[in-house]
Amino acid sequence: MKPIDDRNFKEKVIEITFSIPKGRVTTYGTIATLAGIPRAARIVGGILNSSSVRYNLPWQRVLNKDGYLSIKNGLIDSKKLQKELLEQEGVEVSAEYVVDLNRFGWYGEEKGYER
DNA sequence: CGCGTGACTCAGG
DNA sequence: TCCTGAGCCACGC
Repeated sequence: MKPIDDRNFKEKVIEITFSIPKGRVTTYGTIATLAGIPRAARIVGGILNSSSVRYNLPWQRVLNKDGYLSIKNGLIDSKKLQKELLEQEGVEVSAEYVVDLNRFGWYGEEKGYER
């Protein structure tokens, strides 16, 4: 397997985010794990926060571990937008902004990461 | 170049 | 069962 460089963590996160299949979602923790730092879920959030727009990432497919859209909706209507985007892809989002990870969760299997 | 902060997670009370 | 605290470390100012 490929060695993990902290320097490339951001790059990994971006790559993985792009790798999320349409109609599926994943969690910050999963991305962090796939990127090589299991407990860097927060960092993933920070990266998406600053890079999602820049790199045009499908950040809407990234949720917290409970399947909840933990994005801050204070600055913009991101949460609402995220719900809309996910529904367009066929992902069911409840009125409480929660996705059933049991059905839509993706953990990098099809990508060959497998932890 | 140093410090504060966070779109998270887990463990303990 | 719900709430609180601490750990994680890259990014931005």
